[in-house]
Parts: sequence; C-alpha cells; structure tokens
Amino acid sequence: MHEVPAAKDIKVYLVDDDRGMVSSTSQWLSLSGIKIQAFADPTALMKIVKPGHPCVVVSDIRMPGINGMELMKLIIGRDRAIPVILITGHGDIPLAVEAIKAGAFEFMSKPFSPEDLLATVKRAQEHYVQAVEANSSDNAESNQSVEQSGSEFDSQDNQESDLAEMVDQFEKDLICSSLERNKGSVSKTMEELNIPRRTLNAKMQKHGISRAQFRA
Amino acid sequence: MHEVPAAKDIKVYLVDDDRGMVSSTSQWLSLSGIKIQAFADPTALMKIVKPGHPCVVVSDIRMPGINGMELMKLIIGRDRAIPVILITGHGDIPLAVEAIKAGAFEFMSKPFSPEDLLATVKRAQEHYVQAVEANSSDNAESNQSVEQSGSEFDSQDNQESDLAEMVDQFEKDLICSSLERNKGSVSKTMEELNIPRRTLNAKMQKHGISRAQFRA
DNA sequence: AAGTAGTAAGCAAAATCCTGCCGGGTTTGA
DNA sequence: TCAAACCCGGCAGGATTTTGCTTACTACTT
Repeated sequence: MHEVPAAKDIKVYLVDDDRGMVSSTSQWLSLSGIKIQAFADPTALMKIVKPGHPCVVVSDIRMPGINGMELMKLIIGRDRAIPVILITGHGDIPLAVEAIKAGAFEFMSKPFSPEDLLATVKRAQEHYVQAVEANSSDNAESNQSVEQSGSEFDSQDNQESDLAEMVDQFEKDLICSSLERNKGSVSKTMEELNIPRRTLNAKMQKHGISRAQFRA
Repeated sequence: MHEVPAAKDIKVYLVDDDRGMVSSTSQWLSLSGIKIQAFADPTALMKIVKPGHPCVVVSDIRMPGINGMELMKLIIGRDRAIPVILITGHGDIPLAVEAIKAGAFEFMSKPFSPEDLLATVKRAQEHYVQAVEANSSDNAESNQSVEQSGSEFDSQDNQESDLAEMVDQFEKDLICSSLERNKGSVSKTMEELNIPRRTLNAKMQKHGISRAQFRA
C-alpha cells in the first residue's frame, strides 16, 4: 500500500476551460509551493483520478463538455475522500447550496482572491489526509467506494500515454494563450511562438483549435 | 512623428524562460486590459525594441542565454525612456539595489501577487508617457540615445522555436517531478507516466536527466 | 551460486512530426 | 473591383521519435 503523502504534497488538479483562469491561477498556486496540474479538458482529468489517488480538484462549474457539478459527482464517486472545490462566475446562492449538498468541499465565486483559493486548497489537502487516515484506521472503505460507474468519463482505455497527453495539453494551452493575446491572428502568433506558419497551422488542426474563438 | 499612445495602450513585453510564469502572468495582465507580449527568448525581444518604440519590459533576472540585468542595460541603451521591471526568485537585496542603480524601474521578487505586478506595470506605463512628454518638450534627445550597439543580441537568428523550447522544458519538468516523487526509480516513473522504459530512458538522456539526482 | 529485479544502451523498423512548395479561399481597404 | 495581405490545408521528402528486442551490468535474496 502506498502511504499518503504530506498534505502539502498532495496534487491539485485544476479544471477550467477559461485559459486565463487556468494559467494565472495555477501559476499563483505553484509559486506558493502547491503541486498543481491544469486541465482544460475534464476527460483528461478523469483518466488520472483513480480511487486512492491522493489529490484535490478545483473545478469551474460551467464548462463546455461537462457540467462541473457532474464532474464532481464522478470524482467523489471514484473516491469520496477527494475534496472538490467548485468555482463559479455567478454569485448564485442556490447553486452554491446545491453544490455543497452534493458533496463539494468548498464553493467559491469569481472573482476571488488568489489568497483565498490558496487557503482553501490547503484546507482541502489537510482534509484529504485526515479523511484517509481516519478511514484506514476504520477500514479501507472509502477507496473503491463505488466501482467505476459506467459513465462516459470512465477510463475508456486511452492509447496515449499520460506524459504525452499532458505535454500535448500544455502545448495547446500555450498556443491558445498566444492566439488569444494576438486576437486570433495566425501571423502574429507564429511570430510570437517563433514557428513557421505551416507548423502552427498543423498544430492548430491537431489540437482542434480554431482561430475563430479568439477573434476580437 | 508618431505620437505617444495612451499609457494603458503601451505594450508590455514579458521576458522569462519559465514557461509557467510567462503564460500565466501574461494572461493575468492581458485580462486586465494590458497589451502584453511574451518572449521566452531575449533575442526575440531585442529585435523589436527600438528607440522610440513605446513599451515597458518585464524581465526575469536569471535566464539561460543572457542575464536579465544585461538585457536591461541593452534596452535602456536603446532608449532610456523604456521602463524595465526586473524580477527575481531570490530575495536578494544587493541584487535589487544593483538593479535599481543600474536603472531598473522596479524590482520584484517572486512570488509576487499579480495585483502588484499589474500596479507596477501601470505605473511604468505612466512613467513612460511622462518621460517621453517631458523629453519632447525639451528636445528629442532620449530617443536615438544610442544607435544599435553591436551586441551579441542583435538579431542573431536563434535556432529553436520558443514553442518547442517551452514544451520541452515542460516535459522535462514533468519527468523530473515524477522521478522525484519516485525517488529516482525509473521503473516507478515509467509506470506513473505510462510510457515504456525504453522511451523514458531516451527522454532522460535527451533532457540530460540522471536518476542519480533523485535517489533517496 | 543461481535467481530475481532494476538499469543503460545499441539497433533498426515503424510511426510521427516538421515544414517548404503550392494552389485556392477570404478580408480589407483604396 | 483589383491588389495586398491573410489564412487553410494537401503533398511529400527528410528529420525525429518511439519502442520492442537484445545484450550486459549491478545489487539483493535465497
């Protein structure tokens, strides 16, 4: 059995389709010594989150593919010890209540200060450790709590290695953020990233990026 | 003569080899309405910075190719009206003092809050405007202060694309962090990253990573 | 000493990626 | 409407990367 790492070493996964959000937040947290990994795509995260995998998840509620609330349910379905912090742009009280009832560890609404998030994440990490410890003394039950629900997000075996996937995602993020900065101009972007136009084109296609999304 | 743009429209150039830093910070600033452009490579920046080109430069101090301090000197050599904000990871007082003496507009040490950086950048923009205005009423002197020094950083075409470089660095970081987690065990690491041993071996060699550095 | 497990690397076939050349489509704007 | 400037993606040769096999070494264990 692998032991539980120290609270501060528990990984934090950040899910948000908002690029700006993702990168700035992850930067902030990692500067604070938090081990964080960002995902723009919830499916990628679900490939990693397994029962007994020590982590904390921070997710936006409204996202393209899946509802953040649903994502949370899937995650705590896999392992209810994993704290999920939900974020929303609207100061929507009922939504917040629902989230907490559904098992969210915390609910934050934008804009929030990085300090708050940091504090919350730390609490979540502590919480995870305690949850697991308390649990293992009882009986190993929270792990394996629910065997893989037949959701669309189940680890449909993905060929791609985790490493490649993460690196790919990173590249995609870089390109998107540059595109955004350049308001969708491919010319500017290729210059900024210092790659030939043809290459950028190919990469955009590969990642399914369309310049349309970034037009001013 | 091209007039000076409004303070808030003055471009901000961000130089940092730390890919996380670059993308998140630039994100933050651009979300705040700042026109920002990131460079992982100082040479690329020097191709753009010309006397009379309205901009503010934010640069890390320690970087692979060139020292941030040197970069700053080159920039204010080109146009002393351009404010240069230097950033460092170490809370190094003497360095800060030296930087300011050498003409840095401001000196910040990581981690800093995005708000602080934003505020500083805005001040720098104002400062640029004032500097140029004050100057043009006298005599156009600060522009053209020094014609292109024949520095080693004058547009020497750099091989590797910034994108590839950043992505590579990211992959390296991922591998290193996994190795660290696994105390240098290649077996564990290949499992965690989900790549064949042979591949991990190859990558470690390519990145110049040695497992020895991670042994318990 | 034999057996087991973990590591490093050479080889090379197969899979991918990079990117110049090129033809064709769209936008902008004079 | 024409020109200039962008943008897209097929094609394909060359460059790189991936990765299974194999050989060899080292460190423990039994």
